[in-house]
Amino acid sequence: MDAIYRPEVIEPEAQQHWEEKQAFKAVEDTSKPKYYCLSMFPYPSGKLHMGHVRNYTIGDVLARYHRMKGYNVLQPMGWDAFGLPAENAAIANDVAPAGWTYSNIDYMRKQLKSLGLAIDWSRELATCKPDYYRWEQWLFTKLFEKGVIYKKMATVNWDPVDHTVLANEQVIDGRGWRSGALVEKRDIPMYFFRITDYAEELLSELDNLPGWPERVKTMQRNWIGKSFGVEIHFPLAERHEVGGEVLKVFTTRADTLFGVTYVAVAAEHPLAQQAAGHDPALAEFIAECKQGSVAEADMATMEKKGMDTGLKVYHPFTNEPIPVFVANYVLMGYGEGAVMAVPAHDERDFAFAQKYALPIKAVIKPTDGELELPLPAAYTEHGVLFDSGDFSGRTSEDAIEKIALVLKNLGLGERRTTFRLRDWGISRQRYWGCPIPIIHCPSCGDVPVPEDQLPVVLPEDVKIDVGSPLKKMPEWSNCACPKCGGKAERETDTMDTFVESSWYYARYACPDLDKGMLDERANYWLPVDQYIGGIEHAILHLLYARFFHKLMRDVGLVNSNEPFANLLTQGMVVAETYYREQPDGKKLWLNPADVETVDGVHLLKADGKPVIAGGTEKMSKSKNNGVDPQALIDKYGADTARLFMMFAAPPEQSLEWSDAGVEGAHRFLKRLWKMVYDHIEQGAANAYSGGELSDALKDFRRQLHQTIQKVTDDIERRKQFNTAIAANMELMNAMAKLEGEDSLTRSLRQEALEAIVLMLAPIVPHICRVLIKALRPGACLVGAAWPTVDESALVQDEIELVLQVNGKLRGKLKVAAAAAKEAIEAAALASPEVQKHMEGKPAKKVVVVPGRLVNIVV
RNA sequence: GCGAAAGUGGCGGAAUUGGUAGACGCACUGGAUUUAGGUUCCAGCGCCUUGCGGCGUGGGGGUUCGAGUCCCCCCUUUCGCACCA
Repeated sequence: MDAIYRPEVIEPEAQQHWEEKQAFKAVEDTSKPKYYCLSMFPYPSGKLHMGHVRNYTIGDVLARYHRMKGYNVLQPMGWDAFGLPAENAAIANDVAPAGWTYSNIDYMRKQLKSLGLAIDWSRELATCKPDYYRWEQWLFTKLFEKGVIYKKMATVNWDPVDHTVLANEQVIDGRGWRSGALVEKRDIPMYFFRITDYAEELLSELDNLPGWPERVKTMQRNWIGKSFGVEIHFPLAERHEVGGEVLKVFTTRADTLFGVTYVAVAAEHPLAQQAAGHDPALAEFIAECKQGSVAEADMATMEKKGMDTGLKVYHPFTNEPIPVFVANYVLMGYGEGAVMAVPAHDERDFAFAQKYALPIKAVIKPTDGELELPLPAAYTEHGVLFDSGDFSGRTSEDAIEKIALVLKNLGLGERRTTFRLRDWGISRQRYWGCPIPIIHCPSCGDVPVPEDQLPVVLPEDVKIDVGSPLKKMPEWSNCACPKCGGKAERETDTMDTFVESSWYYARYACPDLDKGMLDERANYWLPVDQYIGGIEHAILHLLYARFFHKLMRDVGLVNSNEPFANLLTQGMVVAETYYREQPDGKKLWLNPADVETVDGVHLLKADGKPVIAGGTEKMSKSKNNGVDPQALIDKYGADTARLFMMFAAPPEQSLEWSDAGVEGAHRFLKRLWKMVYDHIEQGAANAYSGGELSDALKDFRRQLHQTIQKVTDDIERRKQFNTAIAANMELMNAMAKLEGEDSLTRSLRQEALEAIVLMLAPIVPHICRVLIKALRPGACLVGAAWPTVDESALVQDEIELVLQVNGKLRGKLKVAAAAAKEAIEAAALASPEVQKHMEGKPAKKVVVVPGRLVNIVV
């Protein structure tokens, strides 16, 4: 064994060894429990960022730990290779998206390999390859035939100058990012997955996912948004007749029905369109509503505007006329595209009514009090009805039931359950994506591409400018109708990249299968036992993948209900930002790697002049605060990078980048190396296997086995690696204080060092591979077992209790582990520290918490 | 705007079930080693106080023998909002 720790030598050696031995190749084996460990696959953006390093290290620690525990482990890797950035890069650098993507994959694969991940690379896949997406297209055609996929109009962001559809991300302050033109809403036909058909199951199955973080489940529940309410019909004619025209609205607060003072409809609502026909001002307002992006955050924060249509609807009970407004905050895509407004009991309606001087009519008051009138703000709680005809005096809950019942009898409404969740539109007017396998035939309509004509291959040799090249390639889009053989055209839209990422986890089980999408191997490996990825995916990706799993189940491809048994949502990697004000007032962002801090002053290394700290933020290009993991790996090695990432914060929290912290991690590895080296230099030793121990050695051995117990629990149950590392550091500190070179002491040192090296092996595998070989000649890290706890070493005869007087710490007390409560109480009262702070007063109460403390109340 | 989290020393964080707040590490200070720098090792390190002791987990209130942890209100920050991935 070398005296000096040289990561630059041992890491490539270890990686080469693992690759040659195919050490992490996963083979289906029913004799062992399986463990499928999956980290979210990366988008091949160019090079790895710190978030990737963190994500894949967490996964690797869990994969390697379970391997040591005897599981048959699968840890695969692949590429989420379709997407918008490739098209942007293509325009910027005049290269084809495919070439750009493949070269990024090659570079990033090399980077991933330098991290020493225990990955089965033989299962690697890329979603942009036809052998992957052909099965997505195949499933699409099956689902289209089943009716799970359908076509309808949907609203998109339209750039009127570039004549392209914009992603929400490409709309900045209501303008197209390239053209700067004001964005408009435009309706175009799109394909949709009927995810709402699965809303109920997606909601209820969350209860069967104990391995998911509560907060993710809560977010998904709220996103699905099941609500119980009432559909209410407002007649358009004063004397309503059964079957007459009505305006339908949905509300969860039918109890406030008598407080309705107006109704509001979306700009696209037929009533609004009808009214605009003979009102130019209204037509202009409706046109204005068409401006701006379709993003909900924008819609919800914009100024609420409306205009009276002059039309009236009639209250279903009182028959009073109610004005119909067009409002920019009512969305056609939601429910009926119309809402009833109750200013007295809804904050948004209250603000709107004040702005347009509409009446505010209170009809709900608190159960145990009166309302302050006139209302200073909307009263949104449930309560008791008043001024509500026959329903006055009823509670909100009761009134909702009764009102629904009466409405039903009148034929003007009924109870309804709705979901906030909308169907998933997957059409994208982009090039770099999976082609939608539909052929448009003038006589047969939308015809799915027959199985024997799949895949519909995306041409890779293209020139990109504004808009998708597919729309300008008749040689690609012109084809024969599979049904009638007549002239037809291919769909030129591609699929949302979320579709590819919704089933890749299953394809890893059988990436080589060319006769189908999945085979029985998928049922061997699924569900994924541990899924790891960023918290930003808590809703969309995870919901779509859950949905897709159920779709695959319902066509017989998999036999489980949920794709991911356990989920770990990793926090972001953040770093300090630094900037300088430019003469034009703009900020010039400077990379933290180029800034040094001396006595609390931040200086640019290049010129030694100060820069301004802009706060800690997520590593990003825009703030130039990304730290390249490659520089870190080149300087210190992968083990230091891995250790720092795992030690600096628990995985679910955000992780703050720190140069000094990296130094500390590296120092620790050098210390570990030296400890093993110094021990081995003293000659071979066998791990402790019995014999009488002094109190000091007994204490040390107890600490060793307590540490094994804690680290096992930290990794397996708590998934908190920072405390697992800290416990090993504490054990090493204790060992450094252990003196003596007698064989008993040395045998304990041997036992402890072996355990420490094995416990750290999942985190820092390269160094531990060398150290375990040094400690146990002939040993091999791959296949080494996780250390076990010797229960007999944990036994303790005497324990220390904390003494409190009135809840304040006043002293400590050593008692026999088996001491009776009464004896502890007596000993505590007799202790001089306690006596002093009781000041002669009698004890009112004595609380004894076994094994913990005694609290004396005076 | 809506939904979900987070807030503890100079810094990252620990405290797992309501029971010793600050483990472990970084930074800093002092000492040893070294020609020096670096490295390594040892010791100290929440705030106030000479001391006894007091105060202290974003702010305010509450429950409890006992609250970082539970409850109510407020503030700040972060993530998501359906075409970024």
